[in-house]
Amino acid sequence: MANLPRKSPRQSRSRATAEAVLDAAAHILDQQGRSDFTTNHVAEKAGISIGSLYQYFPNKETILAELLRRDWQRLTARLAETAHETSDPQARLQAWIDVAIDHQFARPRLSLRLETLETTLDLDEEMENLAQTIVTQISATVRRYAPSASDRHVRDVLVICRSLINDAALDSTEPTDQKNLRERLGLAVFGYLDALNASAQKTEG
Amino acid sequence: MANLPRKSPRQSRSRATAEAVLDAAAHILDQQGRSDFTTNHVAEKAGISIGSLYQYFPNKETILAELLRRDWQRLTARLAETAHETSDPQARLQAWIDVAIDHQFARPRLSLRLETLETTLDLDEEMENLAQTIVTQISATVRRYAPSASDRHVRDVLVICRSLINDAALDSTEPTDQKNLRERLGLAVFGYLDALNASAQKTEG
Amino acid sequence: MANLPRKSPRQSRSRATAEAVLDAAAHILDQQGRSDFTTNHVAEKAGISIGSLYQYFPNKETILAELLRRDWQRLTARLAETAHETSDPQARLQAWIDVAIDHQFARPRLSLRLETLETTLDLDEEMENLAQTIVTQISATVRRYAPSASDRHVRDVLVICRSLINDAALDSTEPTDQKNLRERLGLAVFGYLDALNASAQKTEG
Amino acid sequence: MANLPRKSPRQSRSRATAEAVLDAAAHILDQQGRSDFTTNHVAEKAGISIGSLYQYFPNKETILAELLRRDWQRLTARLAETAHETSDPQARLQAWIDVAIDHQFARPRLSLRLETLETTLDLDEEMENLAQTIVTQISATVRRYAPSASDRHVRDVLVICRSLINDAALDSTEPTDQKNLRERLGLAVFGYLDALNASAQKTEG
DNA sequence: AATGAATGAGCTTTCATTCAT
DNA sequence: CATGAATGAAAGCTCATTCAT
Repeated sequence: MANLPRKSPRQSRSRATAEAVLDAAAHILDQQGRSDFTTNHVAEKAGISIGSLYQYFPNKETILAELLRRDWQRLTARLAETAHETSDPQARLQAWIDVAIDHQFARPRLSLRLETLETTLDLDEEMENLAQTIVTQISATVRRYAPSASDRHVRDVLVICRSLINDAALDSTEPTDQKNLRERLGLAVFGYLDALNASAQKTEG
Repeated sequence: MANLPRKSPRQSRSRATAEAVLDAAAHILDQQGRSDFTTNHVAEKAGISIGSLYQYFPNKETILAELLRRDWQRLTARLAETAHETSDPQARLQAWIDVAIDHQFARPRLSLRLETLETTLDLDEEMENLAQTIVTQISATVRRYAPSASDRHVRDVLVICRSLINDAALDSTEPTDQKNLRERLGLAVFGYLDALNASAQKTEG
Repeated sequence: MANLPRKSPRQSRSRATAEAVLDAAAHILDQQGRSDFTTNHVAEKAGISIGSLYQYFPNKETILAELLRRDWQRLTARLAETAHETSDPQARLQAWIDVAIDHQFARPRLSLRLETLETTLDLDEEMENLAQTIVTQISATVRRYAPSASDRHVRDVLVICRSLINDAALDSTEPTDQKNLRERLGLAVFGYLDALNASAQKTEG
Repeated sequence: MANLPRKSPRQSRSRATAEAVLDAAAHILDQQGRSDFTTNHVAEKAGISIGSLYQYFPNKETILAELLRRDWQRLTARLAETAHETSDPQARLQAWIDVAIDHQFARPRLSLRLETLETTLDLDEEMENLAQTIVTQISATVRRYAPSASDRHVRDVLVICRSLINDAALDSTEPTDQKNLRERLGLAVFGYLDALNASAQKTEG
């Protein structure tokens, strides 16, 4: 069963409360970590009663799932937009890298912690589709750069990006780090794909 | 304060008990996951009483920390040994990759789960040194292959390896995956370093 | 303090709302049971807001009490009517039995569940009178059949009827059960009273 | 799944604790009723911590189930014993009535409240057997008195006994009530069975 | 009046840790 | 030293009731 919020809050007061819960949840997860993420704690931080929290989210997992859903939505939306900027595969991949970095640095640890939860949470169809859409698009672009790339290779590229960005987010404080990170991600991604191209050529020849 | 076991178990019976606890802990963490990792559960699996467990480990965290320390010790020891096999930087890096893969596949989920804890746990000096020693050695070898590599670049290589291996450990079951993984790690590591070399040459020239 | 509805709903709209609440309450209690009987649930089923529900009923207990009162009113009214049909004590008692069976089978579990609450609920004077009136009438009729019957004996007869009817309501589904039940109630009631008559005669003689 | 206690407490301290829980539970259920029957309340009354309660009973229902099991065991054991006293069906039935009355008056409301729970609780095989055994035995004796009695008739007799005893237990305080009750139960049971015999004879003849 | 968002006491249950035996 | 019964803070969650709109 999918983790969906309890009621779609259409009225402004309701929406504000649900939003407050998610904000508080995101804040706690980013600043304090998973073990401090208790429903009472979240409600308190959101400035509402525990009962109100449960008006909008049937259980704790749903809050995390919604957080994850929104994080994904925000990222995939930006990735999709960015795709329009250029059709050159290398430029587009680089642009995507920039978006990913920027996304992560907005809430350094949040994304990291949400990622850990991905396996645990019971995500609904909507999210699967969300992921699938963007992954398909990325796959296509990667393959224009490295035609022999398999699904696994594409996944490797994504995994590498995620890990380097996460690692950077863990301790980086200065904004210059971002620029530095951008270059290193370029090395990692294009280094991997160039190597893949080279090895493919060797096999053919 | 660092997480050290309560008493250095010099007597053999004591040591055996502590070992049993760690074995049980490792087993539970690998097979059942973090949420089943309760002190009572560990004690039961270890075949001792909960009271005895607390004779050797002042608290739950210490068990995890010790597990992590052991995992590191085992890995670094093997890495150090492997270094003797060849002095050629590329061959040595490749050999290290093999060791890392082999290490992870022995207890696929354990390492993964311990890693998640690294940030939470309060590691002691000994561990820092352990890490430092091997990292220094790796750094040196990496720099023989890619002289312009900074500490950050070395770290990137390590992060990339870890993430790809972890990701593989998550769903791989067949042994053929290991061979496949080995190749892809090669692409990633040498791709990255080759790209680094290329960019360094451009800067110089 | 007795459990009275908050305001006597003279205006038709008000009365309709209160009726809706009671209908919903009866339905839930009969179909879903005590644990699903929550004020929010009742209000929802009644098609009104929880706030409105509390306009008519100061608390949950009052709803149950009113339900019980209505159930009694309906039953006693029918019993009183039935009394006119015949003056022969045996025929009248049998007719009453039929009414009681019919009453119960209309909402098999409702009466059963309300009964359990009788002890808990704080019933008002009105209800006591209601009960008293019909009980007096029943007593008189019983005593015409069995002159030596004490109040306790009359009560026994009532208790026996209730229990057999309730027990039947628990699992019976087929309408043939009703006819069967009618006969068995006859055995129980007249068997008891005949035995009482016999024992009285023995005492006298 | 059956409601079984968590560990069979063999050591004296453990057994005492488990026993204290059951005593407290019985007391609360008898004196205060179902809604005051909370695990915290029970633990407090038992003079132990809530944690200890859960060492012996995995959940609240189990406590109730165990209470019910013991109540049944006590009753069925006494009924079985009593059966040896005489083989005359009428005398034996009368003796059983005495036992049932005596059993109920020991804890007037407890049995009543446990009965209400019978349907809700998920009883195990052992209890079903227990019930079956005694019902079989009662059936046989009843049929020796009234050969034409069907299972339903036997059940009616049991239901009648239960209801009259329960009703008496609700408000009776004086011990003379018991003697009185005994007589009335005799009227009810033998009145019912005599009526049954009479009606059977009429059918035959 | 009607609404329904908000409340919070209180429920069941878990688990790291202590301490009498 | 070993044992395991006992502890109790704290978690997730429900629901009767209130009150601002």
